[in-house]
Order: sequence, then structure tokens, then C-alpha cells
Amino acid sequence: MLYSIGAVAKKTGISSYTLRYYDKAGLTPFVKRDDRGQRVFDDDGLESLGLIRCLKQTGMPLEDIRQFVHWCDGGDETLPERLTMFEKQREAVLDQVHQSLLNLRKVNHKIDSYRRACELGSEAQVDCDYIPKRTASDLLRQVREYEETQQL
Amino acid sequence: MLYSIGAVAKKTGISSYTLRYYDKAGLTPFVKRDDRGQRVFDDDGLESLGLIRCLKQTGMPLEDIRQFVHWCDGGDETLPERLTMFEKQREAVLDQVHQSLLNLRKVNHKIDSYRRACELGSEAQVDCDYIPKRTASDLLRQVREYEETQQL
DNA sequence: ATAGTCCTTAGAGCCAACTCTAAGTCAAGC
DNA sequence: GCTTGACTTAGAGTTGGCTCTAAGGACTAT
Repeated sequence: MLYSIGAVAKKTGISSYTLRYYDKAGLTPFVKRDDRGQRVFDDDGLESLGLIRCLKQTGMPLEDIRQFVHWCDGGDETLPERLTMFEKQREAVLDQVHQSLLNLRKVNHKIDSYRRACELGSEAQVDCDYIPKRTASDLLRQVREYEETQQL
Repeated sequence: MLYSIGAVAKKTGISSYTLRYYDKAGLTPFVKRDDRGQRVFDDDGLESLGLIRCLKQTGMPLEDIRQFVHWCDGGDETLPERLTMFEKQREAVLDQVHQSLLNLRKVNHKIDSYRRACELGSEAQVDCDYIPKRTASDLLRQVREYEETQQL
């Protein structure tokens, strides 16, 4: 299957402005051109775009993503660099999950406090300092429930 | 306990530039001044700063945080608004955890592929398309191990 | 008493990542 | 054959969030 830039924009939710910006920045050398000079994405390209989006979501600057894409074009010699990059990136993602779970705990606690305060009509008597220790599995259960509601 | 802006910067890792910027932007009305006109943070202020940081980390724009802080000054009448805000924010955090776990799965898979490719010295024979379905608990175990290595 | 450190202000500068504008090409449908 | 719409380019503008500079005030240690 082949896709125009507009089709990809619709499919991925990444605007065509942004896709062109990425292309200019050298992030998507896998995008080809048809005889009219228009960009053409194939399924592999869409897959690669998904990986780029994953790296971007996990906080990698576009410059580093460009470097990675460049390595991919460099063939098997750059395999160790790419492995190292992903190992480093895993640390970043693990930290993100960790931090997100801490944030979830804090937000959950705030919701508990505000619910009680709303019932009482005042936040004066609500003890706001003690944050109950929810376990990681409690939090994960919440995420699972959320995933179900989103049909993901 | 009272803290100067520099002490808070050291304690929190937020630069004093940024703390002044937040103050100018109306995010920290709880910061008082001493007789010399210098900013003074107390323990409650530090606590509030922690909440602001949590909201920022979970993607809330500074403008919305300013609104929330303003509501806090508005007394018990704004309790429902604040509760609603946190309930909305919880959805955002749940989505972040969900997305981070998906990203972790992708990065893990890439590491597996690249490890095999490095052993073989070539990525030609490595099947890159099948992403093994790790369960959420597998991923969570990884996060736990990570937390231990970080002594958090 | 003078150097060093920490603070103050207003405002300028910077950066990543878009986001859009203007002017133009091309193919399809009425 | 003309309009509509999706695409092309170069380049300008925007946004959010800092990050720093310059000029100056106040306390501390030598």
C-alpha cells in the first residue's frame, strides 16, 4: 500500500506540516517521491514513522532521532550504536513509567482529599498531608481499567 | 523552616531563574517576602511547589496551573472546580502510564532484535516485525527492578 | 573597607518543535 | 476550460518554557 502525505496525516494524526518538517530535518529518508515529485509513504515507512513517534514520545530530541535514522542507513556496522541507544532509551522510559506512577499516586490522593472536602463543604478539616501508600499493583490495576474503557 | 530562593533551587533542582519565572507568572502566590524584599519559601510552599511540579510533569500548561492556584486562593467555593480538574488530570496520567508501557514494550522489542542482530553480525535474518506480547505485569516487574537500582 | 555571595528587577535572548503563509504545479470532475 | 483540492517550496511566525544579562542593593568574612 502507498500513501500520500495527507493520507498519512489522517492515519497517524501527525499534521502534514509536521511530516514535511520531519522530512526536511532528515528524519524520514525512507519517504520516496512519485513522478510528480510528491511524497509517497509505504507500509514500511509507516512502521518507521511509528518508531520515530515512539522515540519522540519518550523524550528523544529530533536531532538524536535523525542520528538514529542515519545509523539505520549505515548498515550492519552501526548495529552496536543502535543497540546502545535503545538500551539508554529504555532507562528513560523506565524512569517515565516510574515518575508517572508517582504522579498518579499524588493525583489520586488529591482526588480523595477533594472528594471528602466537597462532601464536608470545606477543606479545613481534611487532612491533606498523609498520602496513603498505594502499591504499584493498585496503580497498575487502575491503568488496566483505564485501558479497557479506552478500548485500546 | 524558611528557605531562600537559592536554597529551594538546590533542594528541588528547579533553577532560581525558573522559580522567579513561575512567581512572575503567578504560579506561586504562597511565596512571601522578607524585610529586604527577598522571596521566602516555607514548608507548605515547598509542598505546593511539589504539586505544581507534578501537574507540570503530567503535561498541564503553566496557564492552567495558574488557574488552579488561583482557585486555591478562592476558598471552599472552588472545591468542585478543583476536584474536576484533578479528575481530568488523572485521565491524562493514566494515559501517560499506558503510553509509556506501550513505548517500553516497543523499546524492549527493539533491544531484543538488535541483540540478536549483533550476535549474528547482521540484521538481515532478524525477524523485526513480530513484537512479543509482554504482559503489563512483566513490564511492571521491570519498572520495579529499575526503581530498586535507583534507590528511589 | 572591600571582595564575595546572594538576592532584586526588567527585559532580552534562546530553543525545540512546530505551524502557517504565499505562490505555484498538477490532475480530476463538471 | 475552469474550478477544486491536494500537493510542492522557501521561509516567516508562533508557542511555551525557560535562561540569561545588566545594573544594583544588602549582608558576611577577612
